[in-house]
Amino acid sequence: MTSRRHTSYDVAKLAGVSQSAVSRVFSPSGSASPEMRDKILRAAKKLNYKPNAIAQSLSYGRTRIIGMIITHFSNQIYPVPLNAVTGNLMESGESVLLQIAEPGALGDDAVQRLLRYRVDAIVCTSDLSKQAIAHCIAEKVPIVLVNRKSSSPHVDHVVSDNFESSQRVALGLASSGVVKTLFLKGPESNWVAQLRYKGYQKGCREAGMPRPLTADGQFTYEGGYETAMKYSDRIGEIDAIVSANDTMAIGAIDALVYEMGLSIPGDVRIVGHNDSPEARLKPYQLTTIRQPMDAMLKKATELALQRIENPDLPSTDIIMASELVLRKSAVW
Amino acid sequence: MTSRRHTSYDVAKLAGVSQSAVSRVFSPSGSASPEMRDKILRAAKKLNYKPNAIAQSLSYGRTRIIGMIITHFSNQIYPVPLNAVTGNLMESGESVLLQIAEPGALGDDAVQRLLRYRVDAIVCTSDLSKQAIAHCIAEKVPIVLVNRKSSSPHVDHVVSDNFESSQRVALGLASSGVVKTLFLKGPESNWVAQLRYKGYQKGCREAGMPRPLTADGQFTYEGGYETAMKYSDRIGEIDAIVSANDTMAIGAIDALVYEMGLSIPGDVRIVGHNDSPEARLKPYQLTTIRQPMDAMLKKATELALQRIENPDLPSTDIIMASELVLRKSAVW
DNA sequence: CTGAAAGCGCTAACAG
DNA sequence: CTGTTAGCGCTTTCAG
Repeated sequence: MTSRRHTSYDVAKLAGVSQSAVSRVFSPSGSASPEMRDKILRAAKKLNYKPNAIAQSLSYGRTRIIGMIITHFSNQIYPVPLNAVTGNLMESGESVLLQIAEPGALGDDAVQRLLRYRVDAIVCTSDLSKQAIAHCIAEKVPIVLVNRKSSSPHVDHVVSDNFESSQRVALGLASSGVVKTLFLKGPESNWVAQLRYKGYQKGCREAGMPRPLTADGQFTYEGGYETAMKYSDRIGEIDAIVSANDTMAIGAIDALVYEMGLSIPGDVRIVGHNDSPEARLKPYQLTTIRQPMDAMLKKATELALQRIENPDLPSTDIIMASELVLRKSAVW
Repeated sequence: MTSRRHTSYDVAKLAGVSQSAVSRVFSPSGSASPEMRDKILRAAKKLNYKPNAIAQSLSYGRTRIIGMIITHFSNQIYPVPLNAVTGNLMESGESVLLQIAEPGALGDDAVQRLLRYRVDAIVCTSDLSKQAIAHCIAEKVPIVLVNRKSSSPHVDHVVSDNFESSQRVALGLASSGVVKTLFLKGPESNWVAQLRYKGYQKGCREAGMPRPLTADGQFTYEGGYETAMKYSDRIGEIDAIVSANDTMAIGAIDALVYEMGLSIPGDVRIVGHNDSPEARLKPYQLTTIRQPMDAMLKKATELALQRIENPDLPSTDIIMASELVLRKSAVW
């Protein structure tokens, strides 16, 4: 068991050739005669040699690593992005260096760490300060924001039509006779949460509904549950509850059905956002808005890879359409 | 906007010192006079200089990157590991290079990729071939397996007491008068799933219960749902359903309650495994087994970091106790 | 097509 | 304490 990590020099010696020959054989653009290639590959196999990606990176100037920053939300959101991103990237030979950001906070530290590792690009679903973004731009590291917005040019964006889809929810509910509604907001600092709220308000106005009651549920189950409990005396006046995410909606349903004995959609209609796994469970059958997260993140990585090749591309903003998933909790 | 990436040489020149002085100031063990340190830090700040981690890695022989391989299961499992691992590692200044393995398949490719990036250690929750493990050992990359088993020495393991906890479920159910049960198995190839099955069987034997009926639910909601439907005519004979994970248990409940009109635990008791987020929802109130996943993964990263420092440590197998979470679906 | 040699940006002896 | 020098393992001119 020799077990030292073998280098291209070891392979070269074993094959009786120069080190640069080995390098060429292992590089896509490298040219080598068939015999040479054969000899080298044989030697490499014998030593179980694979080029050291770190050394390659240093020399080549690209790491083939994509940095990804995700927000650790109510642990429902990111399995999807992770699969989409890693799946898509592995096909093109990139790896993912992962950073997790806390919900409220900015992902600035994460950016710093990724920058130190010279990732080729950053895909981010977390809030970032202008300054962090400026650093990326200064170091010419492409950055694409998913469901976030920055005013900087040079930054690509992929978002879903959060505003419009929430607006459509209001119109839909109105069309089914709903008048008085309660909107469960997400955190003030969350861009998506705000858009959904604004969009819903606008929809209410357009539909001639009264301004919705509003409560802050912080995107959590407890937030939804407790808000519903708090409104228990006024619940008779409310025709529907719309929630900025499914988790709060589920919390509200649990309170309404299991604590207050109400029935859904009979007594109250409920609409969520995100189409989380729970939404389709029999006891909930939650009508919700599905963002094409998978497609969004595929697109985001595509943009990133593209901009690595061609840094001067004009920056792109992509808006992808969400889909209404009508289930039993509210129909129109 | 100069925007080239600055190196320690740029800082050195600006500060009028040697490059190695810069290196020292940025290394924890480096010694430098206060004035020098000050001068250099000032220059570094001006250029927004941070050492290039890739170059550091190449030179230092350690990347400060931990490879992590997780299985993309029914998207419920890994938010926890990710937080535990990344949280723990970031404190010690390591980053996580992430690989996602498909449920059935081996994580061998993932290992290869991580090895090429010279990760300092690998934490893996996926199945691996002997050969992949051998490669890690040959390259002296510590590897710790979470809820998996390998016969190789030099490999650390962190597992929960899957066998015993399932065994205790049988004993508990028996103590509450349950006799005839159905066990929802996970995939044949899954080590944890098998242990839970075997443990449960053993428990049944010890408790004097008849051998449980068995069905394969593949760890999915549909698997649980359809199995329950399939047994609908014989459901009267069954006192309890035990499932190797919560997802299948939830599927079964949905079939029993919403399709067959049964009540739980009145007509059938249900026990799951994992304490997934859904388990605590009002309509389910699922009695389940909670593995201390967070603690397990913290321990796993600790072992990994430890073995990086001291490669010749004897290999460690840690078994962590699971916790019974009694909810309404089955009580004893 | 092939080998020699100069970096990539940093760390780590080694002398002063 | 500080500067000089030699690598880390690879890619890439540049000659042969």
